[in-house]
Amino acid sequence: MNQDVFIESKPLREKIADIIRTDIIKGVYRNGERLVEPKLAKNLGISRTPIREALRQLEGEGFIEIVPRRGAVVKELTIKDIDDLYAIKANLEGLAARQATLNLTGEQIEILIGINKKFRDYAEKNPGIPDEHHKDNIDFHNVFIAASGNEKLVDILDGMSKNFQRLKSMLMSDAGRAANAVKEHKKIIDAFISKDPDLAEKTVREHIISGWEYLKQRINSNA
Amino acid sequence: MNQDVFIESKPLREKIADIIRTDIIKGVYRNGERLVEPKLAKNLGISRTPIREALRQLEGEGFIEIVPRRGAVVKELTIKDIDDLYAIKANLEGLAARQATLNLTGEQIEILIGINKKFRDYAEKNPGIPDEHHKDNIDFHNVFIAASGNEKLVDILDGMSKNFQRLKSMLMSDAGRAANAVKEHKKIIDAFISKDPDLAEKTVREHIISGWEYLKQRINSNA
DNA sequence: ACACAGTATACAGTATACAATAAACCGAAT
DNA sequence: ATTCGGTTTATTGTATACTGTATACTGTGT
Repeated sequence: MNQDVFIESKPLREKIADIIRTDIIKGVYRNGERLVEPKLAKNLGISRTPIREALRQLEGEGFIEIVPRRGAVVKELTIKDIDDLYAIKANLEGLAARQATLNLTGEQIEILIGINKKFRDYAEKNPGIPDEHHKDNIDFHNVFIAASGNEKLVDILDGMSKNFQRLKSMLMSDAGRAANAVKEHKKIIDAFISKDPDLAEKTVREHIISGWEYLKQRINSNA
Repeated sequence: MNQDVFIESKPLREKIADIIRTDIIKGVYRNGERLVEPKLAKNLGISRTPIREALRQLEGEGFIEIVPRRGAVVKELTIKDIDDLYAIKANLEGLAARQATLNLTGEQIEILIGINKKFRDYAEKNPGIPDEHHKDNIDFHNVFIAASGNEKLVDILDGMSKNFQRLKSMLMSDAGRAANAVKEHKKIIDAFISKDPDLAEKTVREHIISGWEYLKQRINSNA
């Protein structure tokens, strides 16, 4: 249980937050499970203080809930929650695309095209192994999110992405979805090329919603 | 300096966070000013631990910046920052309006109409005193934000509103703007009545952007 | 057998003490 | 006079100790 706590030089509380967050994402702790400070402190071999600060941070990120005098519990992530989060994500990434449209250089658009090509090739050859195109997908989105020039937006979306990682176990996007994603990415690129902010926003928004609809359908059929 | 610390039964750290946040909003601390833990602890008559936790929370809310081994400083809020924040706010409230459109009951729409009427009457009579219509304005927005049914969205917008309070000193919206706001609110209500999500989103978004444009112009002309 | 009260215990909330580090200051050497 | 290096000091990071409260448990009375 005693994981490598002393990794780098960033504050202990950050490392602890990372460890606990990862454990929540990996499902080490179940929904509603109590995170008891002395217990965590003992397991990680440190004192309670950094634990407490890490827990506050995780509360802010929405992973746990802290009840006064009762302590921290892992927050459940319901389908409704994810629905709500995806609606926000779709809108905000749409905004990012809108703001990025006028900023994107030809070079950056070339990068987008390149990523999407790689994405397509990989998905065709390795339909079963999603990890690699998953990363490409994230890269693709990050390009125009960064190009929006809106730092607050980048921060918010970055924070949200941690939450979506909690779904990663279910996120086994198969080739069918990947093929769609490639098509939708192409539409997005076209919107960027034609410098049409409205269209860029619309296509990105629809792309994200469509990804979630697909995923939700799979979750429901598995349940 | 020693304000009323012992107000209610919520954890000290919350009360401390409230106090410091209010002070930042009120401008007691200047941009870039260091918030030294022992000093705060002494002034508030408590130990450092709750102070530290309050500071972490305020960092998450974007009011301060904590540099490792250097401590906390009040984060500057530049025009660019506010620009970015307003773009996000406009987008998210637009989303709220969209989602609210199908949920809003006739009764709730009546409430919106009522608030806007009160807003109009008050603005006509008391053009100089903005506090009251400011509150009405917030109420108006909160109605459809809550009606969106998207709790995460409510949380995010609530958190952002604290940041916008930092602008409140400049937010002396005069009658000219209030008259415009009334008109725009009416458009929003009409969109709700006609159950048109796209239009609701669009009108709300434009309403917020327009408010910010007006405010920004005033800030620039004052500077 | 059940309900209630009293007690014990486990835990979060808070305070304080100690260690580590970075910035400021001072002095010496060039 | 200026720069480099060492020393001091201010301040954060971490650990531990103490306090108050909520919950669980146990026993007693009905």
